[in-house]
Amino acid sequence: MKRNDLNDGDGTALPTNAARLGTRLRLARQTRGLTLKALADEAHCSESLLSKIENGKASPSLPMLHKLVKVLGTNIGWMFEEADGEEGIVFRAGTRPLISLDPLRRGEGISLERIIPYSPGHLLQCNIHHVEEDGESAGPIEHVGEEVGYVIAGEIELIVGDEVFRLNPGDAFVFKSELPHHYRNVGKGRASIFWVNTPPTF
Amino acid sequence: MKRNDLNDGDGTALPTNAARLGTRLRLARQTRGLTLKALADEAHCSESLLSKIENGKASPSLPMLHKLVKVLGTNIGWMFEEADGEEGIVFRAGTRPLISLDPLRRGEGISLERIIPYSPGHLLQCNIHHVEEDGESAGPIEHVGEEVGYVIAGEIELIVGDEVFRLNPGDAFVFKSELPHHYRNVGKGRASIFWVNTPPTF
DNA sequence: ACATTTCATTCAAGTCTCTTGACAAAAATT
DNA sequence: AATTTTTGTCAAGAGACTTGAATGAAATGT
Repeated sequence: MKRNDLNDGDGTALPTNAARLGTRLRLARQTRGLTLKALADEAHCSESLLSKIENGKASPSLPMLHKLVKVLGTNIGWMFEEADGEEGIVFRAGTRPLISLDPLRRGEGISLERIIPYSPGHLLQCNIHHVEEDGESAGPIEHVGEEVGYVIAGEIELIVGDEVFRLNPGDAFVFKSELPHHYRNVGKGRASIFWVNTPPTF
Repeated sequence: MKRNDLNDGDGTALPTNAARLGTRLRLARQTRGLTLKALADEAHCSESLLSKIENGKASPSLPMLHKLVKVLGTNIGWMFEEADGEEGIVFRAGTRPLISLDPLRRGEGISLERIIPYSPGHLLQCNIHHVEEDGESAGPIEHVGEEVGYVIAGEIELIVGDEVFRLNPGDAFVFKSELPHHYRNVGKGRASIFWVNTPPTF
């Protein structure tokens, strides 16, 4: 017997769950700017498999899924978190998930503290960027939208377009995402930036 | 002579303008979901040329540019419209305009520190809300969109829908703007909240 | 006028990303 | 234990974009 889609025992197709997981994985990957190959290499599996998983044509084994979320800097729970209304409003300091950008080639010494948990339907993205001493975001990225941020602590250098700014705690910035931008920690110790932007992938 | 980038007469590279135009063209194309080939077919030119233009490795002739914007449904002017970037990117602590809400009957003991200056075309609104001891925002407002905030200092009570939260520095929140919401300072001294929301109008 | 340079533009070949189908091996089901 | 499912790999392929060499037309210099 040949099938194009997963189903349960009694013949009813259930692309729903597999597809949903796949979609989330894809979004998580894309948000981090990874290609299938890049993720496959990090997670030690084949591109092919990832492609199938993301398209709901296969569902990862638990060990596999574990490797994936690890590389993506998420946790398995997140992938299944229900997206409906009853999501949290308040997220306490110290209880928010951290994802490290280091292994992902999107920046060195940078970790993101998720303020808005992953879930489709949000109009905003929001993270606290923690930048270790000498940490630096990877090459400029351009996408559609707008960004706004507030320096909570530390001293950072922000490059937007061809302008360079040195920012201290309390300073804020706004710019269109289509301007190439990146930043680096130029002070002593860790720097933190509260960062909000309109959705990266659209 | 071989070059990778455009330059002017005296040898200084000027990727800036060409690159900016390229970026806008790419954005316009992608926004419309066109591939290089699709656009090339419509505009009767080669994919190759488009690729180079978008990457700032060539700059279109005027007739060419005209064909492109025509297919893309824009006008040449838009391609060169100065990035609203000229309105400032960084806003230093202590230099930002303050607006008191009291005379507006929008709250007592509250003043807003504008991070994003008012100007149409912004996708985000952003202010720091300074709330004096015992200050309180006026009755719940509802609009369309989403809000996210971060408590910089002080202790506040946030009421969203029928839920009440007590927030301390470092805590963050997110909610849909259509939920009725307001807040009050419940600590000693002034409280400050970094607050971002999608524009209330539209 | 003529030679030279510059640069938009094309064609063809190459690269990169992702998808698909056939198969092996492991796991689950009967 | 035998059979069916299904993860996972490999290799081939399709699509989107990039790059380099070649062309030709305009601008520049002599």
